[in-house]
Amino acid sequence: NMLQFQATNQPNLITNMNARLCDEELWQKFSDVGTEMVLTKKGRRIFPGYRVKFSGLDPNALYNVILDIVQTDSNRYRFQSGQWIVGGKGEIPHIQNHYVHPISEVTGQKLMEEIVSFHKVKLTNTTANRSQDTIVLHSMHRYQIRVHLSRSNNQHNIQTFEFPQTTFITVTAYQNSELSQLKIKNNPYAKGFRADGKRKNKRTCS
Amino acid sequence: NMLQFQATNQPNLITNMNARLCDEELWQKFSDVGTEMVLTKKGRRIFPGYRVKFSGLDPNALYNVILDIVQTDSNRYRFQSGQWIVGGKGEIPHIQNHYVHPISEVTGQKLMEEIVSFHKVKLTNTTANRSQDTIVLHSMHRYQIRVHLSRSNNQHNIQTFEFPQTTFITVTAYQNSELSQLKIKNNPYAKGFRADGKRKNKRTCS
DNA sequence: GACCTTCTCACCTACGTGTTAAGC
DNA sequence: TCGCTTAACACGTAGGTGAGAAGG
Repeated sequence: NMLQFQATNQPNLITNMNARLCDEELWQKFSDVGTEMVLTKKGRRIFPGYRVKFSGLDPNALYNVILDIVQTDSNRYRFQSGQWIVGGKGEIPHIQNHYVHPISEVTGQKLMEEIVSFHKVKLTNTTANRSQDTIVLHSMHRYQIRVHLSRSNNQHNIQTFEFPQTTFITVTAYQNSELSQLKIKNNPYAKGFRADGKRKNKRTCS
Repeated sequence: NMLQFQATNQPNLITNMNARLCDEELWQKFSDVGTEMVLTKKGRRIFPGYRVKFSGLDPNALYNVILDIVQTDSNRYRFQSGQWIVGGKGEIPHIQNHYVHPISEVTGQKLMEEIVSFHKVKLTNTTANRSQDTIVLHSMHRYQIRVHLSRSNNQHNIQTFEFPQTTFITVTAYQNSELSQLKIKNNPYAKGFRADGKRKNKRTCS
């Protein structure tokens, strides 16, 4: 649980190892507005979905695929007057901040044939939930998603990839309405909140 | 696609390799009545669920896990006067009658830690659907489910397991009402048909 | 007519959404 | 009061049931 991943130079010139972020344009749209991810007790999915395509691997080698989420700085943030501003000193990172993709122990051959999806990863703000799929983060902090490829037989040979579009700030309720509208527009599960929706029994101020 | 699995002596005394059928009692209940499995165009799940726990494997070896469904005889069957009777000569078996579990290429260590579930397997009576999850069977024939463990590096080293409780006859609509009631009672997805159900708009003879 | 197959249906399970109101 | 968190909720997606009527 005390695994620490050290970002290495990328791409790896010796092996031509590379990773491509899927739905890059969508991630960029969110990033432009200021991505927020919701934390809940039971865990909330990442949206947009984090999916990666690998290339340039050794077809015969065995790989582990690991996702982790690290703080970009030591600040706490606050949404004020339509902007995210530093709001104090950040908390100490949680330990349970990484996820081993179940495809792990996979040959480079098979890995390169697939789009590796992390849709099962869930974000929470409580340590009570010890599920393997759950990553514990602090609310109102800024994070960067990373993905690591390690040789199964050599824990020290780790290749790290990070995409700046996948930076986000954690919240328990959306702060920026422009951001939440972007989620509603793009997430199929939020279709009920779209303008043309037929939502009944909308609770009004009583 | 022309894979043929030859049932070998079991259990394998050299390695102590073994497989246990989960929900054995439930399978037995169905078997006692006469298990039927529905075939549909899009594919129908197996119920009860076919789940297996392996033991006695080589922790370091790599295994493939394969399920197949083979005819128990060369007869066609018919349900008549509350009984299944031989009703003619059987069809020639289909080729697409096996399913490679996605866990395959897995170490014995990891495999033994898991209950291997085949809930994704679907049964159909049409060859039009070429999904990897779909097994093509003939309706009104009698079948036996089998599960095979093969060393990834040695296709000839195959261990086969079969449980007599998992024999069934294929149908397109249930023939034995005692059997369908057992399905309704035990399958959560059929809860709407239970006696205490609140089913509205039940279609009646018009 | 008898037998088997196909399609649609109401009804489930299971769970992913942002909102809202209440809680702290 | 203010800022943030929590739980309930309506509304989706996605897809697994057997019954019943219609088709062949």
